[in-house]
Amino acid sequence: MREEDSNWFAKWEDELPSPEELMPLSQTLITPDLAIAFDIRNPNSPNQFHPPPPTLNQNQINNVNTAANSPQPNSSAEFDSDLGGTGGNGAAGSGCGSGLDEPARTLKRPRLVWTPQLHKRFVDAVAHLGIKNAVPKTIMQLMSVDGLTRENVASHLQKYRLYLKRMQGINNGGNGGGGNGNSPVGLSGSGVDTAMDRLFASAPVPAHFLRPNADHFMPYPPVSMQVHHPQIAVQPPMVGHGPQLQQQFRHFGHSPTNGQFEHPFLGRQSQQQQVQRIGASIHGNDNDHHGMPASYVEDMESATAANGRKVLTLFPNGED
DNA sequence: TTCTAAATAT
DNA sequence: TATATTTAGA
Repeated sequence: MREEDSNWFAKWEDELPSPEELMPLSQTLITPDLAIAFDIRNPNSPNQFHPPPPTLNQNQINNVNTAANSPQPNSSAEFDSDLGGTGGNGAAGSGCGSGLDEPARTLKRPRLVWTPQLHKRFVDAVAHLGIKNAVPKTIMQLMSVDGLTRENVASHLQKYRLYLKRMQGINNGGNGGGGNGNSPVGLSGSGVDTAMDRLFASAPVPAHFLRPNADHFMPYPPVSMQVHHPQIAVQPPMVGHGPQLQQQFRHFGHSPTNGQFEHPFLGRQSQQQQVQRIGASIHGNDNDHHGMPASYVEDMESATAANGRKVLTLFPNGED
């Protein structure tokens, strides 16, 4: 009896995992998957990254990274290649530089840092869904970023809505109540400029987000929507006449009234005006790109359509 | 279950 | 203090 007990104990003890096999109490706050996703390097660990996780859209992340790494006049440049490595690690302290090879299951979810790249993805998702349908779960699914939770998105959405609300106030009342309603979304002159504001400003807020009755307009132009290079020819993807054209205007969120249409970034203008403004952006004749972030301009310049024309892809990183 | 606003934690 | 997470009520 007693001998059996001691045998059992010895056996049990023998089967205990070695210290190397034990999951450390302190773990990295950024999961390997997330680290891969956002190209976060841990200075403490020389580990190289593993191949990207299956669900992660690595191409899009890479695109985003490239855009962020090249110097831009845009304010987003200050976020630069720092893709969240700053704040993320501090919380748990105890920097146990665990050289884990297998995905470390974090005991507590790491504090997510919303980088401009991640936020842009968020905005793209919201824009794609339309404000009406943009709820955390759907947004999360559309973003398809490994490790991103519904709670993360819900929290961010909460802040983003507050931001939009504030921007609406600025655009409607606070800003002298301009009549054309095409002011690019930004904080210039508002006096509000927190880090969060800069983050939100780093991705363009589609103009129709700020319309009180935004659901009158269909969501965002689909990914496939492209505008040809203005210098050569601007052909918004509107074809046809009469009801057909109107339908398309509605579909793309454009207002067909008075021959003007609603550009997601530039607001309501005649096509001619938009041609000029976009053209100026491309050729560096304006600095703020009328609300379009530099990454978009860069995409505009780099993208080339099959027919050789340069194109502006409204969803440079989008899927569809 | 999920969303949202508010409270709480870091 | 700013921002992310958690909680609680709908």
